[in-house]
Amino acid sequence: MKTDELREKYLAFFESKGHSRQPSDVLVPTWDPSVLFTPAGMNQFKDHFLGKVKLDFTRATTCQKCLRTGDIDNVGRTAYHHTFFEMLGNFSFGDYFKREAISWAWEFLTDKKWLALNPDQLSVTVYKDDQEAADIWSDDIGLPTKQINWMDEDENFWPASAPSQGPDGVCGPCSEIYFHPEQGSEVEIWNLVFTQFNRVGDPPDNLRPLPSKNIDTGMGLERTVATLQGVPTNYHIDNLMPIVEAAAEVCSVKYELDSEAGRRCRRITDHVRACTFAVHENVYPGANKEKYVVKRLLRRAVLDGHQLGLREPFLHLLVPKVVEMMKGAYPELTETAERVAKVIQQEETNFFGTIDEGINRIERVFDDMRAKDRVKVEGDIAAELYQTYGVPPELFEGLAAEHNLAFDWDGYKRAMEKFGEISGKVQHSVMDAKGPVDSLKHALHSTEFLGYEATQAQAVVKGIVAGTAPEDRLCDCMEEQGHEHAIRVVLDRTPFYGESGGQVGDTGKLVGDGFEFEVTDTQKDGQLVIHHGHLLSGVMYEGSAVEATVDVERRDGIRRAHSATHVMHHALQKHLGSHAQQQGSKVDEDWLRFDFTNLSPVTDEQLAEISSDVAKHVAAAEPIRWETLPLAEARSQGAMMLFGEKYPDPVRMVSMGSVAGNAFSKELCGGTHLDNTRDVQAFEILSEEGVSAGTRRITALTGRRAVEYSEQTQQALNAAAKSLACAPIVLTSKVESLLAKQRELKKLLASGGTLGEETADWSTTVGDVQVTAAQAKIILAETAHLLSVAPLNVPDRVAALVQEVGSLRQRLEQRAAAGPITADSLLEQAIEIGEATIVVAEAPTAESSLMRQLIDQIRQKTGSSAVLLASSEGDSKVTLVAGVSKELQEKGAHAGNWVRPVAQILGGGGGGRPDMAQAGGKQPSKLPEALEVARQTIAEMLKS
RNA sequence: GGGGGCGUAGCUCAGUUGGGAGAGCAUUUGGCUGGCAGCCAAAAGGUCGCAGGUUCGAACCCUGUCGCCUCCA
Repeated sequence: MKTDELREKYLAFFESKGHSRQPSDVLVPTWDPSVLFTPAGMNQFKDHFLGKVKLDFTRATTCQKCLRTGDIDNVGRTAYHHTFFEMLGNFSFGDYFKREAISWAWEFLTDKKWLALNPDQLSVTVYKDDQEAADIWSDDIGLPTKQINWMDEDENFWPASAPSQGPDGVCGPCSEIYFHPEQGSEVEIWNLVFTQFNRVGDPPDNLRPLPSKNIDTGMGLERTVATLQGVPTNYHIDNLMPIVEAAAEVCSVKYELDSEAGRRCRRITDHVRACTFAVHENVYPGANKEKYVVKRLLRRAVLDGHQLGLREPFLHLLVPKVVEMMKGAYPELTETAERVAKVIQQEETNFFGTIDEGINRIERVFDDMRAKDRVKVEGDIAAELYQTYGVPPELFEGLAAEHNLAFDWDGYKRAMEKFGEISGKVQHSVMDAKGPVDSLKHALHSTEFLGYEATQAQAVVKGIVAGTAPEDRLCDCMEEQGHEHAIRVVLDRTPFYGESGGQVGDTGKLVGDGFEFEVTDTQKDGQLVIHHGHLLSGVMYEGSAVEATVDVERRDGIRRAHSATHVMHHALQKHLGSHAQQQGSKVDEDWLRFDFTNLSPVTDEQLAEISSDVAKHVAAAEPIRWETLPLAEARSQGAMMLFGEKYPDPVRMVSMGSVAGNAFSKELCGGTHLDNTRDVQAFEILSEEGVSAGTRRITALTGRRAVEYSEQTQQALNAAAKSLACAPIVLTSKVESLLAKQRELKKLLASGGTLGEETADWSTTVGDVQVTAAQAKIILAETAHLLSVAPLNVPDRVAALVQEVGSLRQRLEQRAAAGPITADSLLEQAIEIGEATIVVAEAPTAESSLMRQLIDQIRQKTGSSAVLLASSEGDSKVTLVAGVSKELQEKGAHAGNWVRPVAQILGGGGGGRPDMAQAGGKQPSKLPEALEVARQTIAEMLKS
């Protein structure tokens, strides 16, 4: 029987028994904070079991896609382990119970119409105290007692061992059904869970009957198919084998059941299937939580391929095969197949980029350990590797295991913790110590926040805290001014926004009778708003009435930045894809920083499009509204929910867009916003950079700061263009040719060439061509990239470059004027000592590399030679280069030793190898004397 | 916000205490071979990311900076 057939038959069977066929829940249930991935079929019915939701049906059946990582190490090694798998199940919510559950299970398994399994090949287990289930099996079904086995609570209770060890809550016995194939060992194919108790406290008498009893069953699809098809492992069933074979083909290995390569192919099969489904649901490989799981699975599979000899991305090639095999049950996969493959390929490429470095390091570590006879991989090495190359420790552990080495997890964790401290982890201060703020919290519970509507309000001082923890304390009054540390003030109500949701706290003033307090920052502690600042004048008492006034100008800047953040978030998703979700943000006065998911750097073109998209929304002057509504309703309206965020209920939803029901942006957000997008005024992206794997960061400006930045950009562009005497629009190409010219001249100078015809055209082009602000940005960015400098440093760099090219040309002209230096002209000054040709001469204006070339030429022209050339530059620098042919080296000459005493006369030093040495000095005036010493020295050397 | 790593020929990377910038693959040319594959020989190809500094001398040491990778928060 085919996999697709069994899935369909199961669902159809239970439909015929009055069950509602429900679709598989998502693999990554963002609605359920208690799990990262759906671990079992019952997950989507948690609320049904607990009676928390209104029941549209009391019987349901599903085929649920699941992912578990608990047995990840066994995947591929055993016949039945997966990370990703499908689970068939039927559920009763206070409807039928044991009798029906058992007899239907039996009917489905044995009836000719359904699976038609031989009853003699089946056996069951029951919980030791569950006489009821045992009776049903033997009396109703007629199963011989030898096919019924009694098991303990650690085997046949859910949760395992719950009666004696807990946890408290809903639990119950279960009954498992085993299949005994003709050959091979028994396989558990179905688990029937009878949730009938509520556990309260420890035994005895701690299991109270539930008024409403439930059924929760699970049949592993893959393993049941495997038994039906009589194959030795789940991976050989009809809808997995083709993937296994495709994996083998991609890896260019022959697939075998028992080979190492075979295990790797099965592991690749499992992991690529898991990754395909996860990425399909927009969970990209990343640094934490479920993203990290995906990354680990993916990298593990890639590592398997790597171990099989692959050196470039291959996993993504298997995605079409996965989709082909799974689309029967999950047709939606076809829609995203292309994107999924691309994402996987990206991450693969990333990993291959660092894997060789990482593996090299690991191999060296292993070699080292073998040399030192150690058997345990040290944790700090693993930590270092993880931090540098992103090699997951689990992978390291796996590799170590292959070399029969242990892995020091404790050491690893210690090293990571230590690293955390180094990289500036917040010191976990005395959180549990009862500070003055805690007593305030206890007394006041919360501060009423008025800041959405007002920036000024009357309030009463409820608490004054001075000093720093743990020596801080509550004060009745405050008269000291100019505190070193900020004083904290709590009011009963306030228009000040306390830092949260990435938005910085407000600043402003608290003015009361005879005193003035400056608020420099506002923080939140629970529901309490805390104003940090200093007393400027007078005396402030607890109980004083104050007028609290927020710095409106600053607040407006923050509002501009925050609203712009939402608009940009929308633009990012539009241009990069729906995966470009917020990972974190910081909103300050006309300044924002936004981290989001994206695997590769955002191109300049994309940034320009995003920028202009934001500008369009600003120009369109669209209204911004907010409302408070139940979380569920916000969700159904399509508000953007971020994973890992804890939302209160009800929530505040901020919508932007011209038509009420058709907002382009709906985000759950507690921040302060503009009333209309037009008030953003201006928007400029400052930078785009990587912050961690798969996460990019954009920094941007709004309002006046954006305008200023735009002006600076224009000015920088104009200034740079001016020093090149060109139109701004051609700056990039001008700089390109200027760089080429610089290179050309440097080469000429080094090779002894002469200044030829000018190739670059520096004549002025029309300077009046207008460039738009957007163009100016792009031109400047491109030029900055060319020069490897920050955009605003372009003018300085260009000016310096122009100057350098000028001076290079000048030096070439000087050399041309001095006349050419050739090997032949130098040889005319040669003297003979024995067989050897000795040249000691000045080579004015020649660079060291040119002198080396001349020496080489002389060496080629004469048999054995020793040459020492000198050139001076200005009146404070001399360069010497000496070369000695091989024959003379054998006779005792050494270029390094030759050049050293010469350089000392010139006030410098030098050295080098026997055949070639370089030196220099600072006193060109002593050159004649030095050259004389050079002649003597070489003569001495050759004499001995 | 902080930590680590990388940037050298078109590609993958070497470059030992600072002293003439290298290898393999790819490219071009020539040769061997009936042709291809292959082999042999030669050539071309580098602002050693960028800029300062230390030094007589920097790919190498120091500082800053640009870009990429990676981890922590």
